[in-house]
Amino acid sequence: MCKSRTTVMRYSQYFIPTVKETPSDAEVISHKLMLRAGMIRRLAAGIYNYLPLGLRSIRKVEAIVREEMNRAGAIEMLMPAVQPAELWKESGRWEFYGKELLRFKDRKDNEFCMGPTHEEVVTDLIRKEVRSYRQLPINLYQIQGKFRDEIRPRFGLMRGREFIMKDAYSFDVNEAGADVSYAKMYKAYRRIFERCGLKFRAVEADTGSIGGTSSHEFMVLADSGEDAIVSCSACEYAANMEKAETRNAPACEHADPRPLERVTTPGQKSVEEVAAFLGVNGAQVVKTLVLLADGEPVLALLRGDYDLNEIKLKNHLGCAEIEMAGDDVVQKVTGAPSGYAGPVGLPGKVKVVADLSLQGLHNFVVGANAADTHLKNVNLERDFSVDGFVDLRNVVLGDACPRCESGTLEIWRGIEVGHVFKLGTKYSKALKAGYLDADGKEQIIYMGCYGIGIGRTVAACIEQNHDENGIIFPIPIAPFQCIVSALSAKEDAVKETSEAIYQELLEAGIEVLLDDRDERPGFKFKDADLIGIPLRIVVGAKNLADGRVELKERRSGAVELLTIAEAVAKVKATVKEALQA
RNA sequence: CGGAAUGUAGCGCAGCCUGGUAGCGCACCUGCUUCGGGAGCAGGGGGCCGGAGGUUCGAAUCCUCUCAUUCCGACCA
Repeated sequence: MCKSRTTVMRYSQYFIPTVKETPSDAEVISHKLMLRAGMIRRLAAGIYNYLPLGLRSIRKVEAIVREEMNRAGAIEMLMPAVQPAELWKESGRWEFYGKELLRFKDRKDNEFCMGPTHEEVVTDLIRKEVRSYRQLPINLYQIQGKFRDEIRPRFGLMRGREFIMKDAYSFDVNEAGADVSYAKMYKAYRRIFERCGLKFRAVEADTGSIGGTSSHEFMVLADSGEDAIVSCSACEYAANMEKAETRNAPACEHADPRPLERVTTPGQKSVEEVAAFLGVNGAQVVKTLVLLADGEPVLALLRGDYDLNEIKLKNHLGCAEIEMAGDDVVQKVTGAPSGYAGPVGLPGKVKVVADLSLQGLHNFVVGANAADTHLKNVNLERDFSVDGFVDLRNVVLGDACPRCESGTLEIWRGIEVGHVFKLGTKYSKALKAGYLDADGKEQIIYMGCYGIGIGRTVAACIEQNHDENGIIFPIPIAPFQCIVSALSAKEDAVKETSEAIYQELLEAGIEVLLDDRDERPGFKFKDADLIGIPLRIVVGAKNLADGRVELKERRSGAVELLTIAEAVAKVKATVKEALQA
């Protein structure tokens, strides 16, 4: 047994700076507990030190990820964090990616960025090295630090700017091959998150700035999750809110169009205010949102009780950036202050896109493009026309499932811990990554990419596994599997016995932390609970007089008085069982 | 980027309005007692009051600028 190894597993020699008080800037439970348990410390906004305990859990997740990636045939490598701008310009993302991409120059004034992801780098590598179909398929991955200059980092490791990510990239000769690679990764991801002991769902997702043709997100279910996810009550359909669709039932009313009416609505701007003022419900008010799509004004029409899904609009328009227009633009486009925009009698030519829910809607209310004025009994075609009907809204609880007849949609909160994409040829085309097929003909490579947030997975795990006393780690990703608390560490019998148990567990390959500190029992118990070690053996003078020690399970709180041999055997058995993959 | 707030000991905060000796709790150090769920008493160390400029006899406190952080919104694997 290596001496140095045993030394650092003594609490008195180790570094676990726990704190009793909750730091004021932590909001979500995982952030609070990771700070309190001495797992992480903040260095700058969204940038953290990983302290020994936190690092151990991260390494556990990494190890599981490695095993499953290797099992799925992926090959580990390591790419640089700093990337040259020219590659990003070649793929077109230097312009597209936005401020999230941290850019800087070297001493020679050449442009670089901190890599937020590595499609460009890996594709560049492959295009230089792969010539023949015989070299494909291949799937390369790395576990590496990334940087994204998030607008608003928060929640500790959940949304940091610097973070550890596993990213894998598959290269295939054609789409069918890419589908196989994708399916392998999907399956590996399920195994990874199952082994981490997480409750999760795989959902259909938008491809965002990574691009590509289709994707799934792996979402850990947690009320504190930043993402809304949608699932069907009856079938397997699950998607994130950005992507989720519904079967839009046509509005059933066949009301005759009533004459258009202009009404004064002083100070009534929001849908709620207008609806209440006019005595109609929100569904009868159509809201007109003025947006800027790559700087061009666009009007989006939605039923008042629905929310705009900007991703859907962005995808429909095929633009890079979309944002709500400021008051000055609203004034210019509609001729009225914001709050009174409408599609009828617009002063100039502007693109108008309507949500599907407007089809078949009659006699609704819209802004009149004049201050303090709305129009009642507005009807499509008669009063205005649109440039198309598109699904533009977020689904709501109870909407009809788009895939089956009977189901309705349910909404959950989730934390995105993994994301798999079919990229198609987006990057291989842009960077000209091709190969020669069996006929000697030039072909383009089909790609996929697959990410897992390592730190985020640990944080998500804590969101799902904690109580009022602290973290409750599942054994597979616990920083230590067992803690031996030597109460009254000064007494020889206690000291010797706890040492013996510690050594025996170490030799059995158990990751054990010996709490040999000269502290009061309550203090040690509180720390042990806080840092979430799944199993605890307490060696105290009283029980030891009967030749017994106490074995306590962190999660259930179940306590057993056992002989030393029994306790050791039980710890071994419990850990072994938990690690069975 | 829009709105709001906060920077005072390692952490959590008071003091600021009404300018005049920089304080409390936790943590830390020493001693004694205590010892199965974050002990008690006594003593002690630790501060350029985020930074720069200004007003004033005198600024943690008032004014201006700046930097940082946090919250709400928008945005985002």
